[in-house]
Amino acid sequence: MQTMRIEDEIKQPVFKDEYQKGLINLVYTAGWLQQQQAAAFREFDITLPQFNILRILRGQHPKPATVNLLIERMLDKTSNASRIVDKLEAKSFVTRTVCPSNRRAVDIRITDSGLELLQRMDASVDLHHGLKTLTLEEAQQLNTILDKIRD
Amino acid sequence: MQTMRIEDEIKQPVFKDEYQKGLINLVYTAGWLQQQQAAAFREFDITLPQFNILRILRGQHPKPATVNLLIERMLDKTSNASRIVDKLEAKSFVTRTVCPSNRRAVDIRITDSGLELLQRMDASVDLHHGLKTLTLEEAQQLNTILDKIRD
DNA sequence: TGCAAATATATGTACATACATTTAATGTTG
DNA sequence: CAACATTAAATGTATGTACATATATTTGCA
Repeated sequence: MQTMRIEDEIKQPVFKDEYQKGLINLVYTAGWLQQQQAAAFREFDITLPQFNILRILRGQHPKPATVNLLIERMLDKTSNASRIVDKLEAKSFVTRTVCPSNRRAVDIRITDSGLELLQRMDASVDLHHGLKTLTLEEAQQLNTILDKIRD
Repeated sequence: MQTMRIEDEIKQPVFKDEYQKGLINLVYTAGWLQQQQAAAFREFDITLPQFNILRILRGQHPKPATVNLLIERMLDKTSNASRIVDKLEAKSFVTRTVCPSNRRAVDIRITDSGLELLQRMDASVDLHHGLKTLTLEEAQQLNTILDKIRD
């Protein structure tokens, strides 16, 4: 398949300049990638934000994480970690206990069932890593440019 | 201010490779840009998807658009245009009338009030075009790489 | 013509986001 | 130590997303 330029994808042939085009292209491509990932997750009955939180908890395991720690590590800082943990708790992939040393905080831990889910997903998700069409040099250029955007 | 690498932003110092890092960086940066835009829109009491639909309608004006046309032109193809039009209609920025030549379809038109809103926003939104930290060459590289990702 | 398939939009439900507010526990300070 | 501020998490409300289904209209064709 040939490269589909962003102009064709959204049927708006004219952009004011390369910057406006880049902005729209970036948001569009990120959404496209997230949809690819969400589709891969569907068979595991889990969403992308839920998966991201599970991975953070696995990184901490066997230490617990608090909601604050999850928010710090999450890609989208403003999202509502508390309610995503609700869903994971309902599926028994995490546990919540009051933190003994600070009773305002909550210790969140991944369960064996959660660890087992991530193991099953590791094999599958790696296949869809999304940027496989790029050369290594292009991937490096991309990272440099993206970091610069957020200056 | 100095460049904040993605490793520092999300406090996960190790990525498997440049591809995994690029994927996370891309999603993170797109979300960051969208939040910047949403903040600029807040004072106008409008959301990003609502703004995007209004711009499409201005592009068609004075011809009407159907829901199908909006979906074709929208960045996120799967989103629910019908309900976003609901919100814009409630604010009197658009009108909905049954299409005379095809009574299944709905003619959606931007109102004078909607056009006036966009005019007020044009000045403000242009200031936050987001990629202004890049050189022209970097913006071009970015567009080339993003198009290639979606191959 | 009549009836099934296709089309255009709307609606239902579950989940997530964005922002403000609430509740409870802990710190601070006069 | 009591009053007030701060912190951690949860909750309320509006919006949007994702996917399935429903409703109405039009098209196609036997």
